Amino acid sequence: MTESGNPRERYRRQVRSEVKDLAWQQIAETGASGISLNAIAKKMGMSGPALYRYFANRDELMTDLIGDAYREIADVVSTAAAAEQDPAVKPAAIAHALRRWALAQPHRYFLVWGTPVPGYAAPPETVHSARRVMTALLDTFERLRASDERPLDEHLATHREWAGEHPAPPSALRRALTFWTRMHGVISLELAGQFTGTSFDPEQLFAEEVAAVLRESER
Amino acid sequence: MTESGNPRERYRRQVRSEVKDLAWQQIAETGASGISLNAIAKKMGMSGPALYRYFANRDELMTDLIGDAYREIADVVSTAAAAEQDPAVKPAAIAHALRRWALAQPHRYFLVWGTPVPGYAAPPETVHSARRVMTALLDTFERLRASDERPLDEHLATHREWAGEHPAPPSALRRALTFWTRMHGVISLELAGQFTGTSFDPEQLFAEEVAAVLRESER
DNA sequence: ATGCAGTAGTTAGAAGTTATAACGGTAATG
DNA sequence: CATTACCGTTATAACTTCTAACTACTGCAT
Repeated sequence: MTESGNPRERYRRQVRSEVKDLAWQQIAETGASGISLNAIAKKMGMSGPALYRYFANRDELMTDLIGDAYREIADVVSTAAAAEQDPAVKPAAIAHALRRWALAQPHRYFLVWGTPVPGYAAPPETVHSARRVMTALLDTFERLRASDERPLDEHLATHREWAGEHPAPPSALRRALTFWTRMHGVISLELAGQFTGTSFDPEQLFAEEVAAVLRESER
Repeated sequence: MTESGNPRERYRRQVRSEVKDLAWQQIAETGASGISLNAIAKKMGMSGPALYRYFANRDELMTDLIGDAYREIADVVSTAAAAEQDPAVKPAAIAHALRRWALAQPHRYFLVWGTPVPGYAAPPETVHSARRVMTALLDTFERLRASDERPLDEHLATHREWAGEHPAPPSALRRALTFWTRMHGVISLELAGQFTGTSFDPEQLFAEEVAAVLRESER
């Protein structure tokens, strides 16, 4: 499906993808703010303004990168969820898949869930990826009965439109949400290097957090 | 103590502080990457290169800002901890004080615990502020007996050099750590706008997370 | 095959940015 | 009072994004 279209369009897609590859490379070196259309163009053997035939401006490139990264996250989460059969193990499978991906692609992770950069953030199709992630989590916790009710459940019972038409009970919404925020808490601090200078293993901290959410479900 | 020194030094400090004020202002508008020494100089009524008498380069300014922000965080946390007497309420007091500050100063928060920007991050005195935060948390959880032991405790028992000479037991280290990562998980996603488009109240999610850590301590 | 339209690339240039260099004036100090 | 250290200035180099104007190629229809 990605190779349809006349040769011109195909070439166009090819160039765009090459630009994005180089952009990721540059992001890895200098961070998102250090990305330069000009430098990318030079590396591709053409003059600066040529790239403006492919991306209206820097922001459009960034937006595209964010969209791609978010799609990758959604893929990682949903394939991890699909791969694990045992409902009780699914959360851990998802969590570790996400962390593994994040450690391998820290910049992609931060582009999606890190500090928002004014100008380039939240492309429209992003909501679709976000929903895919949330759906995977809701599917997962829907199958695990909550070990108890929490005050938050009541609130979520009447504020659940973000879950779409998903039939998961409030307690599952709650655990999906806290599962997300807890994973993010550890992963983002780890990626940001906030644990450097400490000797403990972030993975063990992460595992404890996963276990903590699991404890909120019946076993 | 901040007003010591000869008039020259005082003037110098005054200018530096004015530069930083304008820098924060600019960060609030255009984000950390959009900060410009040139623009700041113009706003102060002087020519661009003049500022280089006060900051060697952009990175040094950024580094200074990060250091200040981290100090503010440490202040917020430790004063909140000192203000609340009841040990059982202290964690909540700290948490809500931190969240309140973060909501009021999102850019400062992100500069400290957000996406690391290659070049300007982790000034040396930052470790001091980090330790102040950690100490406040350890003091807090040291006074609350853990409701049970977790596998992570064992690991932390032998990897606790980041806690300095603090006498808190491993279970307190564990709760301090997860308290931090959980607060950060909710706060950073909220500040990043990841909850926009949802109608639930982030504060209630945050409160639930605080309660969750409290549940890991005896009441 | 011919001709036309759309696309892709080029250079030139405006308006920014960081940062250095070289030069003046000023202010505190010996 | 003279010297030294500091502060601010302009000029410049090397970047950046992005627009404008022009050229050349490619593919399609007649």
